[in-house]
Order: sequence, then structure tokens, then C-alpha cells
Amino acid sequence: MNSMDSTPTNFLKTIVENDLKTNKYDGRVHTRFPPEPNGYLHIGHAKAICIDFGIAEQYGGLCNLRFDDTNPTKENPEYIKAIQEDIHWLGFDWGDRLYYASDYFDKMYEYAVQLIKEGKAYVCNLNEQEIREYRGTVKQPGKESPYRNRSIEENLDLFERMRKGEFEDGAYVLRAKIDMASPNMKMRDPLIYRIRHAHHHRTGDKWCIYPMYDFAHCLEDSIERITHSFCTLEFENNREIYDWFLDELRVYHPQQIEFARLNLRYTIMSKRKLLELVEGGYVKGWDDPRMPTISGLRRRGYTPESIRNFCERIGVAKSESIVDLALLEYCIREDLNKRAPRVMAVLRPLKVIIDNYPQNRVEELDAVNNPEDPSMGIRKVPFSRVLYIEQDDFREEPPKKFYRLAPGREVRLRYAYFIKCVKVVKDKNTGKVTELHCTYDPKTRGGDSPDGRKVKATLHWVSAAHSVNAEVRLYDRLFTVENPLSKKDDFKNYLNPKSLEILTECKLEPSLKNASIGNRYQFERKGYFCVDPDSSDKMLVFNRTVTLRDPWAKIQKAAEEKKINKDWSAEMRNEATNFQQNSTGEKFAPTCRDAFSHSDESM
RNA sequence: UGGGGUGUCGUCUAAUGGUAAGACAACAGACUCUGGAUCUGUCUAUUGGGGUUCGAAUCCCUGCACCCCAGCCA
Repeated sequence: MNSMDSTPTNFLKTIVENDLKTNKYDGRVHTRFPPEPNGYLHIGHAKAICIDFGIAEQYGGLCNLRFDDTNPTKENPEYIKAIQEDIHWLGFDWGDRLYYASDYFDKMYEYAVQLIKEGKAYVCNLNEQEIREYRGTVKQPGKESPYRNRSIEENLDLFERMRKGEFEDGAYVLRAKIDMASPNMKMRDPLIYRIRHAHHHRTGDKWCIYPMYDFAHCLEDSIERITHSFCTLEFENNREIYDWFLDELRVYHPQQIEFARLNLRYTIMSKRKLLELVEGGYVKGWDDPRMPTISGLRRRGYTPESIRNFCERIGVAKSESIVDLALLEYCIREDLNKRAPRVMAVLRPLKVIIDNYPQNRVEELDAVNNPEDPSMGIRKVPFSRVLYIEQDDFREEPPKKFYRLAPGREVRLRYAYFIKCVKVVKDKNTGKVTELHCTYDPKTRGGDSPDGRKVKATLHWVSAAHSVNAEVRLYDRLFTVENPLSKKDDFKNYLNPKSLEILTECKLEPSLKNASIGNRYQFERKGYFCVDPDSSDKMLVFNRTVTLRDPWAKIQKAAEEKKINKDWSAEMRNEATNFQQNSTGEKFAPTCRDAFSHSDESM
């Protein structure tokens, strides 16, 4: 892979560069990230954050953090804190430029009054239902409100009384007087203010009228003297009204530019739907490690660097797209491969007794902390007679291409010895393998044989007597389908019932005893894991961030699919047989069947 | 004949009239005390049809497909 010394460009940067060249904004670049505090940020926001903060940074400009808090009924101060934490965690900073749309309510009110005075806005009595009817449809023009031509004086008076709280919610709205026949629905006399007798988290009960997005947002940008106002594609239709307000008000005019939002396979990127999962108890909270939220990814073990790198790699364009989860996973593996210390941890333990190893002997063996980074040094791991290995690492009847432990077979225990399986102990009732007896070759201490003999597999292991118990939570994709929101029925019908698997019998090497919350490790041959905040003195809890690339798992999966196909084609053959019997009255020759089964030698 | 957008390998993104490039994925091989990492190689793309041009992903015409807009949400 080539180096990242030249960060890729995109059409947004091209626009900024051109504006810089033509001195459009006196050489300034000033962006903003304007979340509504009505939920937690997700990785789609991370993309927007990387664009807003990243472009400002790259061109020596500034980026404001601005909470777009114009709808008190949906917003919650809890989110304000979380959003700031997430942005900081990603590595961006807004300095002293933390703003709120509500900071500008007074100014916005004045601007609204100005529009009224210039005959460009009016107070409308139509109720919600009527407004909808008057608006027409996308194919048919709307019709003008009967209140559209009220006198300026009356409008001023009514609007003032709206502000004073003389009317109930919904009794009146302030609307821009534009064009009820505009082909752009957004221009059909859009609402500017609505009455909401609601307590606002910052302005308290000062206001009972609140500005609508289209009116508020362009003014927020204008007031902050933003140069480039980046937003997602669904606001393309809003650009006309954005420009209209600023032009009519004759104020500083930033440029709105739209880009495609991020979609990721097997998950959803909608704050509202994510909220539904949280409130419905489908996940354990906004920071559930299965969630695509920044806090969820953080808890899962993702690093900010990996997410920023991901956002760089996916690029920015205007075509709608859905990014493969594999790229996100690649980014976190790439990062953690370099940084995460290696340790040995057995997730599903199988007891191994080394018959020829002395009863009470314990050896301290050297293990490399990170082969990618020698400066991380080495550590000691204890070896003794009774060990745990992974259940997956033993097969009584090894299939083709399985080259781990099997009866009579020799493998290496990492940093320790070659061992050979000499006996398999099974539960009499279930037939399940409960323990293995092996012998070790003392001459292979450290993991190499002086006679040069090779083994095909190296297994990780943990000394039973020295092991630390832990709970490990394995995560899989949240949904079973690539694009749950494209389905006709409820997206929740496609939640993956296997998205969380909790393992409680895990055995870790003793160096992990004092692992602290947030620490990330590579469990050798298993994946990257990090310590979950649920950990206590009594029990360590780990989250699996991502598995290692696993060709063996792929081989198994392919074999499984082959088996399914085989079953299926066997079924088809049966049908063919039946058909043949029915049609000819003769039996299908057994030799033919044999021929089929021979051609199918599996695995 | 509503309007606004978008169509490039399986996926994401470049190429701005001049060799269709990169990343991820996939596949094959090398190496390996992690079936990890690393390295090498292979595979696959311009939405259809016309036109302009020496030359078109790019310009023109014309189809097609998909997304967004009818919240007192943002």
C-alpha cells in the first residue's frame, strides 16, 4: 500500500481551493459542524466531522461546533455533552467557538420582522392540515393562503403577539411569501416560525416561538461568517431557500455544498432509528458496541485514528453509496496490528494435560509483545503441566486442510514446546471431548526443534493454574441484511439475533490480570479485544473489536456452503430419481448414485 | 413535459478531450513460531443508443435506472 503522504482530494476541496484562488472569501476558510442535540453521533457524522474540521484544518481555516437547537421538544442536554466528547475523542477541536443556534434567537427574530416589514413574510392562520392541502403536491402547484395578503401592520402585530405567548401552539405560523406554484416544494411559502410553548434547555421560557431549520440554518451560517457550509445530499432542495433568505435579507452569504452521506453495509445510519433501538431495548444503549455510533465504536475498541483513516479512504462524492464493512475492519486491523500488544487468551477452553511434564514444575517462557514493534519488548508467560487450548484447535477427525491438533499429531505451543496428542478423553454421556492428554518434547523448548522437524500449526495456550478468568463478548453485524432500511417491512425484523455472544469461561494469561478499562490487545490468532467498562475486580470483561483475518474460517465456510449445495443437489437427484421411476417405472441404477457420491468427495 | 440530483471493477473513490488509476474485497503464490502481519502476482468497470472529434468516462442529442422534495423535523 502506498503511503498517505498526499491526502486524496475530493470535489469539496477542489471548490475550496478555487475559492481560495479567486479570493472569494478574502482567503478565509471557515466551516462548521452543526449537529442537532437529539441523539448520539454515528460514523456517518464522523465522515461529516472529518470533512468540516478536516478541510478547515487543511486550508488553515477554522471550524465551529454549533448545536442546532431550534426544536426544544426533541433536544436534550445529555446529547450535548456526548457529542462534544465524541468530537474531541476523534481528535478535533473547536477552540472557543462553541455556539448554539439559540444564541441567535434574538437576531433571528429581528430578521423575521425585517422580512415582514418588507412584505416578504406573513402570519398564517391555516392549521397543519390546511397548510398541507394548500401546499399542493410534487406534481401540482399549491394555492395561496387566504391570509397571505394581510397588511404589514397586522402581520407585525400578530407576530409580536405570537412571541408574547398570546396564542396556543399551532394557532399561527409565520411564513415566507415566495411562490405557491414553485416546482420546488421548499419554496411554497415555507414556514419560518412556529409556536411551541416548550422549555428550551438554554433559553428557558424566554421564547414560545422557534425558528424553522431553513430560516435558522442559513442565518446561523451567515452570523458566524461561515464560508463553506457542507451538508448532505437531502438538503439539495433546500439550497434555493437557503439562498433566498440570505439574499432577501441582504446579509453575508455563505455557500451551501452538498455531499453524499455515508452508508455502511449491515447497519443503519439514522439517529431516529438508532434511538428506536436504544429505547426499545434492542441494544444496551447508545454506546452498545454493536451500534455504529462513535461511542459504540469507541467502546468496541476502535481507535480514533482508524475511524479518521476510514473516512479518508471512503472519499467524498455526490453519488449515493454503501460502503463495505470490510473496509472499516481493515482500517482498525491496520492500526491495531501496529499498536496492540499480543497476549494469549483461550476463549473456549479445552484442558490439555502434558503427561510427561513434571507435576509441580513451572517455567517462565519469553513471549514477544509485538512482532511489528520490537521496542514493545518481551514478557514472561508461565508454562505448566495442565493447560488450556482452544476447542477449535483440536479435531478428533481432522478434515482436509485442518492442520491443528488431532490424535497422534504434533503441533507447537507458541513460545513453548512441541506437543503430541496421545489420548482423547470424552464425556461418556455426551461424547464431547473433555480433555486431551499429550506428551511434550523437552528439546523443543522455546518452540523450535533441534532436529529441524517442522509442525504445521502453532497454537496459543494458557497455563491452567496461572490463568485469569474473564468474560468475552463477541460481536457480529447488527443486521442480517446489507441495507435494512431498504426493506418494505420494519427494519427491526432484520436485527441479527447472533449479534452478541457472551463467553464466560475464558482463560487469559496472567499478565492480563491488571488490564485496565479501554486497554486494547491482540489475543493471538483470535482478534483484537479491549477491556470493557463493565469490568470489575471480580471479573474482567473484554469486547472483541474485530477478528483477525482468518483463512481457515473462510475454508470452513466454503466447505459448509459446498455441503449445503451438495445436500440440495442430492435432493434434486432424488427428485430426478423419483421422476425417472415414475416415468419409466425403472429404478435408477445404483452405480449411477455411487458415481455421484464419488464425485462429491468433500472438504 | 413537476423540480432537484446521481450513474466508472463486487464495493468505495480517481481520471476535468490524450495509456481508464488506487484502495478494500476476491483469487493464486512466497514467507512466517499468530492459518496474523508482510511481499508478489491475477481478476473484474465507464447506464443503453446515436453524434462531434485524429482521439470521448469527459462535449452534444436521446433513452434507461436509482435517490431526494408534499413535517408546524433537521
